[in-house]
Amino acid sequence: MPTSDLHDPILDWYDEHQRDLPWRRPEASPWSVLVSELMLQQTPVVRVLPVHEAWLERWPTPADLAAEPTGEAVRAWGRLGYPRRALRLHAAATAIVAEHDGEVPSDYDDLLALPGVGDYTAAAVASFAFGRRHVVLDTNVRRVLARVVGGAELPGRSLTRAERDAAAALVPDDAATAATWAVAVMELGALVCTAAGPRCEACPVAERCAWHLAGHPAYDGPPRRAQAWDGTDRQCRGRLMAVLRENHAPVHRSALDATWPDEAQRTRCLAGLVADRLVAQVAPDVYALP
DNA sequence: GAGCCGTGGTC
DNA sequence: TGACCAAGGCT
Repeated sequence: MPTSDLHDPILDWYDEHQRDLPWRRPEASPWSVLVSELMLQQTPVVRVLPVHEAWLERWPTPADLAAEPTGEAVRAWGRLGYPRRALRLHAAATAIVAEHDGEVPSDYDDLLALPGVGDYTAAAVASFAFGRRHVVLDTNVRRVLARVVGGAELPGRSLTRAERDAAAALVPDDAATAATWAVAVMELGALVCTAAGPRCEACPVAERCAWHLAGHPAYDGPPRRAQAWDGTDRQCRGRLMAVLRENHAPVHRSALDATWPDEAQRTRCLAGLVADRLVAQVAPDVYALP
């Protein structure tokens, strides 16, 4: 199948159905795009929107954030989850000031070197903020291509070389078009070609989709184990972090003890948070955000 | 490469 | 109701 057959329908669909998101507007700075990408890692758009707006209002440039203690970034992160991302974003801002004169770099390798920026985020920022041509492969794109090209309901657990090659072969030659293509396929995955309950009747390429044409065969790959939650260290760490976020003054250990019944686990998690630099011990039995 | 890292919404 | 999942990265 000529891969270009997919371009026009998806680009036209995006032109008509794209969401108006702050980091997509013409006036959005590369910093705004970078902040959005860190926040959107494993976190839905609707929860990111208010935090992103407040973040850019408070820290309009990387230098503004780098000038603050890391704990302020962790507090402003709020309940987005995975608070180490706040630490990484602060560290990225510091590196941007130190190594790039305060300007978010446009080069993929420079972006990849920043804390919290992996292959996806580097490609996304280079593409969305600077119009560069890259293979932007996130979970949405992987799912869309698995269905349209691969005829499978869901992609495999790990990204394969063949999968990356297939995605690369679909990227339009022109850089500006490639950048729009990247965001368009992601948007299609987010709004139509969703993991559960895809709306094939609204899909611009349903009649070219291998999975749709095959009658929606069910996923038959290796089982995807569900994340445990109740009683895990992650839940315990979340409780501890919530207390420290809510208190602007340092808190005594007794206030933390009340949040989790298992003392051994609680102590271990607190030590882990300190080791991760998400929590600072400011005195014996007294803790605060760093 | 598998395991770990938060949080809250959805069907 | 609860399992699944949401623009990943790091070790």
